[in-house]
Amino acid sequence: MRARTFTESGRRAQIVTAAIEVIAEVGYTKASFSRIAKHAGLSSTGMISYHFAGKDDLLTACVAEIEHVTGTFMQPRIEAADGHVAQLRAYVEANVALVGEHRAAVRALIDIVRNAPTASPGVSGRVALFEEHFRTGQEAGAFRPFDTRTVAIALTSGLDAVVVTAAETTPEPTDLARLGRELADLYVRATAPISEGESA
Amino acid sequence: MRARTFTESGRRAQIVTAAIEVIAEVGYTKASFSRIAKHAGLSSTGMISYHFAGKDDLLTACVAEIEHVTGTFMQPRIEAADGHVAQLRAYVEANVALVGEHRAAVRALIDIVRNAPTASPGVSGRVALFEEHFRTGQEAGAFRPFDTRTVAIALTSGLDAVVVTAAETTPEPTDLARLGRELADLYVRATAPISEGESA
Amino acid sequence: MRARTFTESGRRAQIVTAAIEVIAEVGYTKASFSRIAKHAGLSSTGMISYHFAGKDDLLTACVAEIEHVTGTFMQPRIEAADGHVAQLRAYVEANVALVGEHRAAVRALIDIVRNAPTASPGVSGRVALFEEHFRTGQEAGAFRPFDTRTVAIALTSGLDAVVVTAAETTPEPTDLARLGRELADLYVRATAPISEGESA
Amino acid sequence: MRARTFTESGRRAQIVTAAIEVIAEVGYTKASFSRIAKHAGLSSTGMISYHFAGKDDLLTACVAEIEHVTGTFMQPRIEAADGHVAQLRAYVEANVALVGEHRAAVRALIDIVRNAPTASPGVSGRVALFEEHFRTGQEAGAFRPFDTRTVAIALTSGLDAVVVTAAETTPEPTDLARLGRELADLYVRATAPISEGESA
DNA sequence: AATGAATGAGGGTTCATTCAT
DNA sequence: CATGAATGAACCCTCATTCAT
Repeated sequence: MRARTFTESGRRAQIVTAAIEVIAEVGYTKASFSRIAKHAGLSSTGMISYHFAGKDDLLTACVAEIEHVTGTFMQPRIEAADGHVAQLRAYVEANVALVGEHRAAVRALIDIVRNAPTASPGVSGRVALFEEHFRTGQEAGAFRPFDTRTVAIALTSGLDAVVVTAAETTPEPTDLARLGRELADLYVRATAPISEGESA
Repeated sequence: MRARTFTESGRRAQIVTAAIEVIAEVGYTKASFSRIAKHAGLSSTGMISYHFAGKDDLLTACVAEIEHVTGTFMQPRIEAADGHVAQLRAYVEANVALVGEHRAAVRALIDIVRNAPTASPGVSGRVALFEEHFRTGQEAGAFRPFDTRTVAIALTSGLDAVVVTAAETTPEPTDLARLGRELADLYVRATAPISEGESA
Repeated sequence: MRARTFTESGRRAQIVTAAIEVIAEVGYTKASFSRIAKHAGLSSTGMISYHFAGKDDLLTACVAEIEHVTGTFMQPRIEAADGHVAQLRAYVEANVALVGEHRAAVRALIDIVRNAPTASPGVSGRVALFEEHFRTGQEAGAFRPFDTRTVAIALTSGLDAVVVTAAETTPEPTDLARLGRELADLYVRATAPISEGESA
Repeated sequence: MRARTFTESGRRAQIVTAAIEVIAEVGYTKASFSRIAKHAGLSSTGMISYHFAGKDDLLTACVAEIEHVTGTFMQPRIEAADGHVAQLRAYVEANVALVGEHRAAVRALIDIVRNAPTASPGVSGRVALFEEHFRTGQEAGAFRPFDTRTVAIALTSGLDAVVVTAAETTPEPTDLARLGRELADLYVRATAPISEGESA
């Protein structure tokens, strides 16, 4: 009786992987059990139902897997950055760079976030994360005053759009790096403190 | 063979209106012919198939109608603004204000853009519009240098997200005005020329 | 725009008839849409879903149809009887005679009553009907004192069992008449007032 | 090759017990292997298929177990009664009293009898038992003349219905005793010999 | 021009059973 | 003995589309 990893048995992992790829390809809505089963080399959809309680369960497992993968990639890069502005920049650049490493995962997650917000609690969590980061950054003088919620929504969503666009092809790492820098610049400037010579 | 307006016959207009409302309510994915027919007070889905070549055709008609309605609202406000920065601001504020006037249209369009990009050529048109505006603005010194395409994607998508969030409730016009100003500020700052004291 | 009967369109009636026959043959549990469609000569189960909101709806329509048919047969016979005892006898005899006229309907209804009490409100209604009949009959001195609910349950259920057994074959009318008389005797004696010479 | 008891191995007994409880709760139709396995604390339905040749086999084992349990309870009480009438009364009262002792078994058996008569040969055996009892009782002058088969069907089925109704709750022993007496009275009167003053 | 019945594919899910381990 | 993954059929239901009227 061995311990189960978060992906549990090999079949589960296999199905989750297939599901993520299918969602990335055709979108969450059209990611039917049939398609996923076919992509996973399974003979019937019953197999999926056998390993997962339902479509929601599979979806949750996909989100967990994606968040694990992306977290592993992004976490150290963000923590390596020092200060609110640098961390904002690190987050954006890491997220864009992610496209080069886990293209399917990134596309799938964004599609899920947009179309099945119910099943991905980590999503609204990301907006909340940005909000909190902006709030403490404002107190520290790293960001100008603004409505943290509105800005959090706009910037996370803009980030998603850029990422999804990039993920439509298989861009070179150097292109992704440039893209990340470009977007980080945009966000840093958008939230920068008001300079001395500027009128409020 | 008389000329057809974009809404064509009365029946078509009725169906398009119903479709927009249904898409706004339940999303593009779940907006089936049945639901649309029921919402339009039609007794059968055959009616819809009779007037539209297929789901794509209906969708295209919806997009056209929405773009007509939103264009009528936004166009004069944008044209009233003078200069690249002011027009950017006007666009953002007008788009947010639109929520108070045509909530269903706004929600429906964004849902279509996200989930059926093929059927809405006008959408990528919007990104192109932003790009072109940024490019000429950069030449005029109104905007700093940046990758126009990336920024266009990020900002239009961020705008959509804010609008869609606002459209989830029925906010007061004053709240929408404040929201529009907040977002316009964000975008203007994000694209502002590099100030004198700033290092490139 | 003609008025709809309780069976509505011809197709609906056809499906209801087929459903009743299938339920009578294989039981409510195994009466799947496939089987019903096949029995009705329909090419797909979608046809049934098109005419009925769901399985419950079809079931309700079946029960309504059966109750209409059986009511038409039994009602006049019961009303023709005079007095509580005679009416009890008339009910039992009419119900048994029903087997000769509407065999499938009788079998189907009893199976539904036993297995899907939810969808047949008229069922518990029958027990209540017996109860009420016994109560007023007791007040009139036609029946001895007893627990009306218990007796109502026992006698209706016993009646069902006899009917269902009879409906397993296609008995002659004379046999049914004898069977009905036999059962009516049983029930009349079971509920008869206490005679003078009898100890309470 | 040792002799097997009717419950055979421990696993079999465990599964049979679980099956009886599940059938009692959700009915024979919905008593799937999954549900039974879950109720028995088994991790897979394969376990059931391993110990039983099929669903019918399991069902047969359940019926055997139930009949053993109920027989143990009822047999001595019936044998303690003297004479045909007293034994009829004893049977009815013991059967009703059974609800207080083996509620699940009683509910399960009746559900099986109604929905899967093929798999429970002991059931038609009960009707035959009543028939035989009535026949010999009639010869002894304990019962009036009547069609033994019809009466046997009606009374056993009525008994089942009362029992099942009682088993829907957990009634007090005194209530069950009263219920049993009530029903026994009904049946004794229904079958009583024709009194002197009565016209045939 | 309009209707609404009919179609057939596909959706997710549950089921009893089998089989290699 | 026991396991649990795998199977394939059947379940009800929704879908966009077609077609005779």
